[in-house]
Amino acid sequence: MLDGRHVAEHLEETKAALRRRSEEAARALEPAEGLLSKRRVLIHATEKLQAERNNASQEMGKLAKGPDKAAFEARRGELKTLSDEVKKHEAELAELERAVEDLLLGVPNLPHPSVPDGTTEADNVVRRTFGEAKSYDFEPKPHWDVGAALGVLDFERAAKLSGARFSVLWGAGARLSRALIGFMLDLHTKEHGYTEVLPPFLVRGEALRGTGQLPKFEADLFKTQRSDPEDPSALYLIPTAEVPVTNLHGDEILDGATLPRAYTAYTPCFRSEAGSYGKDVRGLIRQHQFDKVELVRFVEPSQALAQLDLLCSHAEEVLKRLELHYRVVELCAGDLGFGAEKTFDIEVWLPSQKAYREISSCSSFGDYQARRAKIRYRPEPKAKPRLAATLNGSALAVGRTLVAILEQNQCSDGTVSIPKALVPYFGADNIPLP
RNA sequence: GGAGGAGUGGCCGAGUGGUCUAAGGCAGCGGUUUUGAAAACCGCCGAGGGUGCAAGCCCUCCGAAGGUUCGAAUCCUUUCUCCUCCGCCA
Repeated sequence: MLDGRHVAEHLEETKAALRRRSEEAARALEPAEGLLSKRRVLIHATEKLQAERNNASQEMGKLAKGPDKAAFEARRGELKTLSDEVKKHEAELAELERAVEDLLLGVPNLPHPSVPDGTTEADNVVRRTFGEAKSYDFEPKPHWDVGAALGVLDFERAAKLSGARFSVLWGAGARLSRALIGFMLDLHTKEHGYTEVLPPFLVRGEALRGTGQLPKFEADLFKTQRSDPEDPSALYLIPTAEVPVTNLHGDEILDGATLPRAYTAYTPCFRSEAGSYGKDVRGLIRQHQFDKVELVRFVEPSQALAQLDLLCSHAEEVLKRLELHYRVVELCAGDLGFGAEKTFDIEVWLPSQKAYREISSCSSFGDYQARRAKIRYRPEPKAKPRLAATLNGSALAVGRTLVAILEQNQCSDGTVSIPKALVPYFGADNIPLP
């Protein structure tokens, strides 16, 4: 969420920054100016009345103990009017605050000035590439064919259980998935200094509001239901570990000396993928449920961009160790996610599609999430609390990593070789034919 | 799922309608004293917001949201969390 005060004082500047995303984003801010100035006037009037009431109430305390009951009764009538006036103002102010909040919750983050201009994916900028596309002396198959031939990937039975966009991993496929999770978590905890977390997979709406998925993107989520369909305490399945892990420090004031804090979590992720019909209908790329190892960092705002480079390098390291060809793309302003101020996507090479596909997205949110979730830190022992900056990135999406291995490492005989770094986790150096 | 009990500042904890402007303690910070430390003593010590150059002043917050009242930490309603017991379960 943007800072209402900053918006009010720098309205044109803020609109210009939002316009880099889209006209629509800039328009979302239109009503802000009127609301915010009205709010200031109302706060003033309300507090004046409150102060008056407080003073009068104190005198009433004395009067109540005195002998003059008539004076007390007379004053009481007067104060009733004052009190009603206070309540009217408070109610009006509360309504206005809600309107401001609703408005600001629907406004995306400002793109960082360093983010390249552009409106679509096509305007994203390739920053670097690792390795190169292997050449094959045969036509590389898509992962669903490779996986089916090996007997490790089963979409038919998944459909029987749960419908489209689910998968069953069998045998070596399930083991490879587990090996990847273990490998990634070990790398981040033992070499990159992250603390491992295993959070809940169901969260309150409040947590999703903190990281920015709600109120705007409810349609992308799976919501649970107990006996009452209208139950406001219904829990949501997490769409990413970012949600529970970032909100871990919601409504807390962290000791500045403990920053940066770095957490890693493996979780399944659940996304309804509403509106994505027709995209990636085959294979493991776009699923309602998938596994992911996530990195989350809480940092001082001035460190955000440097920390984003660091986090991104941690995600890249997974692919380097797995010897998978990939590139890093910086998203243009128009392609940025709702709460992000700057994002690097890591895209892995899929030889069957002759294309790079997203396998990780690493973003800095500045204080956008922190303001929503009230994540603060105290720079010095006596200093005022400040909002922290939050960052996160996948490192990596497990299913897509499995896809990349099946595709990049497929051999002419139909087997798949396992990257060296993964052999200790997987227990073999290839997946043989059944 | 059922029956009870409890949520107060960083922590402990008093407070059952009127100087609560939330006692007291612990921890922390500054100071006096001391060769130094400890002890003792004195002071400071929550968050958010409004206003002001600033010092400051003002408002809100006692798990959360409503309500009663001239006035609510205190009374009422709803709700969340935790604890104990029962049931069920892994």
